[in-house]
Amino acid sequence: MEFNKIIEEKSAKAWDIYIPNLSVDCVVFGFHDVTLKVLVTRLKDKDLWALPGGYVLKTENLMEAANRILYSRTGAENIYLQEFKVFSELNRSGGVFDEFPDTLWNKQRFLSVGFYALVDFHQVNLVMDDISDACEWKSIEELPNFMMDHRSIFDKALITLRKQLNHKPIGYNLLPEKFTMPELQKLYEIILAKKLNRGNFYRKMLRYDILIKLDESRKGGAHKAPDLYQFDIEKYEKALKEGLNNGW
Amino acid sequence: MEFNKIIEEKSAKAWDIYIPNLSVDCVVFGFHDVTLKVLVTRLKDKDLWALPGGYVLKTENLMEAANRILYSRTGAENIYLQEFKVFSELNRSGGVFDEFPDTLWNKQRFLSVGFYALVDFHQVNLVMDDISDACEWKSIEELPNFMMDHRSIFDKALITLRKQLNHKPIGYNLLPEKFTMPELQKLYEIILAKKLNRGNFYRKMLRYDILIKLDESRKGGAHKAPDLYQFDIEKYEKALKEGLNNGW
DNA sequence: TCAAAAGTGTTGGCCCTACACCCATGC
DNA sequence: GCATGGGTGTAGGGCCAACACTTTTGA
Repeated sequence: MEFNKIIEEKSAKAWDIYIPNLSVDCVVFGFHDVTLKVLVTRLKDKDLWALPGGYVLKTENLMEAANRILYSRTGAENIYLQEFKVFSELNRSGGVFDEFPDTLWNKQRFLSVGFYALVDFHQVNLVMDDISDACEWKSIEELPNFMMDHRSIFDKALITLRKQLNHKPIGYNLLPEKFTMPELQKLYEIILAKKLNRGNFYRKMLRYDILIKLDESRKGGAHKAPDLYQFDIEKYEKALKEGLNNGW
Repeated sequence: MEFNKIIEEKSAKAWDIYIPNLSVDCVVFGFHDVTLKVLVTRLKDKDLWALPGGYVLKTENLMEAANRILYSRTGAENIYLQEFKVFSELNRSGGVFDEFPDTLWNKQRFLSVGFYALVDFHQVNLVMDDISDACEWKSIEELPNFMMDHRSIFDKALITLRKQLNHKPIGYNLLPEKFTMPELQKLYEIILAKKLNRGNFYRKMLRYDILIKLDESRKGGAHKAPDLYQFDIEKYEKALKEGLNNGW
């Protein structure tokens, strides 16, 4: 079915079950191939991309809404979610739905609550829905053309991620259970958008005492096989409470 | 006029001009008398206190709404505002309006956007409105009995303030233009809820190079007159961008 | 055997803690 | 002058950047 038809059909039901004027948009981060990636979908018949989003049922809170929306996209439950900002500008939609009647659900003014999500790349199975014809991971270096204000939602998510790096279990949620020190460093470098000194990063991480060194190493790559680590999640959470670079 | 009458009268108009299901609540911090204080109002005829709040006009964004709400309470413009969380639980109101008809504006389910505000205590003139019979500063040590979930909104605001102490111009917005080092330290100690070493605080602040030492001191108190300082706001803002305790 | 990556050692500087000392002020 | 609080000195330790060295691996 074509885009317009579907939109109009969904509209009637939406008024009954969702809270009006309110939406949720998710910036889903995944780490793979030494690259930080974001989940994006393409609107059917359009060359416009969108962040996965949805609306809030009258019977659920925001976190439940975000979880439901992401589950329908990724098949993953218990995803790490963090609200970061409400986008409330008057003209957010930029006239995308001008051609539709005013009673269309989508044509309302929406205030959108932005969440960022951290997922283990390998645990996700992307799911298409009926208003999109693509659902993909894109490197944050090569983002597509976003609809509405989704580009600024993404930007704000990344800035927030950077600021919270010392206060939220970001490494734990983005990396697979076992990982190497260079992989962890690369993740930090991408989020912070700056190079870090290898030896110093190594020792700093060890000094935090939040990692468990495993009796294995990552074979197969060229050159020396790096040791594998996993987070000592209890110590990690405890350290994060104070902030990894304890300020005061 | 009594509380119930006023509420019902305002309800009809509210449906026309505000976005439904959405409210704004503000935790307004002020620093005075070596104490961190919060602005609270008391509901007419009830022994329940509330944070100043309001609704979002169909023609304004969230920041404009918060500014309008605070202006009507304090007469102050350009207040420093920071959104920190949306409160979206299903039973937030706790049945406060059970006795009213279902068409009452206030009886809707509300998701409330929490802002904290930082104001210079001396620049504020408290204003009562027609559903409150008191509007006061209360020390954060002696908070009154809050209605609904306002206590947890306050708690979250304070925690957020603490976390952002190194990233937002909190000192600048809470203190008067000129202040002494002990005053600044006291502010930090209250927000962090811990004692700090005097000499080390003093030098750490100076090392940040964000303060301008003035050629005056605070006379009148007993004992030695402390020097007065003011923020070098340009350097302060610049330092905050990296975080005062630069992490990486 | 060689290049490249991973792990470890080393050094000097800065900041942090803790505590001590002196100075200014009002009683 | 004395108590109190504000400004400054100092010694020891830890973290940090920068760089060098060693080890391990696949080609």
